[in-house]
Amino acid sequence: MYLFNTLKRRKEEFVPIDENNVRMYVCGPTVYDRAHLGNAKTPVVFDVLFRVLCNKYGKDHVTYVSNITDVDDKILNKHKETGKSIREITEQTYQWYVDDMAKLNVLSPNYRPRATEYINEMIELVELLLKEGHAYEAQGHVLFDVDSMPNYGFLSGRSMKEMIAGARIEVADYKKNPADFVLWKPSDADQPGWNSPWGYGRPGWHLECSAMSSKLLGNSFDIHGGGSDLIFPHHENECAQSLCAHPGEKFANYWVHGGMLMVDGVKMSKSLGNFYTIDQVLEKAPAEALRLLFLTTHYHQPFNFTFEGLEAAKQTLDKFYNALLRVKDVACDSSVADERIVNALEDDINTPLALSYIHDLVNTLNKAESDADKAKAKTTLLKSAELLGILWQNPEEWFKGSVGDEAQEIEKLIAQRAEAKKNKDYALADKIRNDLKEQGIILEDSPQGTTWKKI
RNA sequence: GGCCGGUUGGCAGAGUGGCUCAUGCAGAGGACUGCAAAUCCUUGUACAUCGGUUCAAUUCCGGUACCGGCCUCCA
Repeated sequence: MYLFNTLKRRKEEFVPIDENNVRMYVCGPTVYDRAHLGNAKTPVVFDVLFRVLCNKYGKDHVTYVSNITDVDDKILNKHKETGKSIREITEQTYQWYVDDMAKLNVLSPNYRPRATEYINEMIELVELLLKEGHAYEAQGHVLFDVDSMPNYGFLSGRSMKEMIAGARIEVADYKKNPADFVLWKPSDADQPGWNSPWGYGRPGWHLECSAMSSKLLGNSFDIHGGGSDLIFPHHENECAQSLCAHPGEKFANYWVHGGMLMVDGVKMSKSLGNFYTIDQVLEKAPAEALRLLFLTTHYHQPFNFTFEGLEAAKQTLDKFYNALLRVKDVACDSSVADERIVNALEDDINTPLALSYIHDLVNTLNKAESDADKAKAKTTLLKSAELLGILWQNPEEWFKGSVGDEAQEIEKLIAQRAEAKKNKDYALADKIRNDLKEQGIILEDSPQGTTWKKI
């Protein structure tokens, strides 16, 4: 198995520390508002990696942690804007997020820790950094001292000189070095906070991931993931904290970063009017189409979202489910996932290549004649698709799912049309078909009779 | 200004030092069908640009142009 490791800036063979417990940590969202498309892409990508790891090492030998940031100034701002309590905001947003993930068929990680439940661990980490001489107190803050870490910047490939040249860092006068970042900051009495050796306050953003990953995965683990925008400063600073607090440990061996999501070729942002939340998009297309769409581009590349692409993904799924619909009564056999697909996914999660083989498997299934061939092709397809987290739905529900009481009426019209066809009254038969088409119902004749689908 | 990444056929998007070939959509032709739909078969079109390395480069190296990301909160 191979992964592109940001640390080395190249693809390298993945060798876990312990094959019996492969450990992965992926940065999750800050829960202050509905999750947007970018918040959806990263978990889908790492969900595929999680599935591939489970397939290779065994489900019980993989531990996947993805956090929820529920203490952050953005949440505080939301509270000021809306007047809703912090708790109300984070609980509601958390629920939205979990629901969105479920719709996208993202498997639950083994742990979804919330930052506020690990405050003690964070305080301990800060104490450790102070003790080791990597942090200092200033005006109620505790700051990480980047000068105490000679190779600070090694993950993102930045030198201190460059970062100062950037000159966009807000320089508080209590900082020894402009690049020093906050580990702990004071809170006003009406702000969320916890008592600490440095007074009432709250953790800095980078601290939580270091604390939670150590607690749940140990001080050295295998994979740390996230969007590429997190490389600096978030992951750089996590590295700094964790490595300085735990000398001799490796923190994460493989850093895996997904490309940014764009909309119509440019970065998604509210000011450009091309900002979409997950639920907004799911009003226009099934969640599975969005999931498939994410997988059509290699995760490491920037991903360009368009509604045309979403529609195309939906049509691709129609094709796939069409093939499955024909064999809905064929039982699965003992076939396993296609080796080509396993290999493609184990080669740095090459989902576009894997999908090309899915097309090939669908083609094979469509051409299968004997029941044994059908069973084999169907099973191979489904097992392979499971690694990608697609094709989990019942094909009939895929095509008819959103149709409720009308089903009986449709069946009645189909019977009428069959009668008309029998009498060679094609004008009436075509009228029935066209009327249904206008309602979004497509009829398909086959030697076995007529079936219908909702577009 | 610094640091990354990209540029493949009408579109989306893999991959490779030489081979018949990604794949999908769209297009063209055909089979099937009362006509369709679905499905199957056949088919055209490509590797930004300029140099270098090489027997051979879309693929490796260097320059140029263009595009995008990060350097501030961000998945």
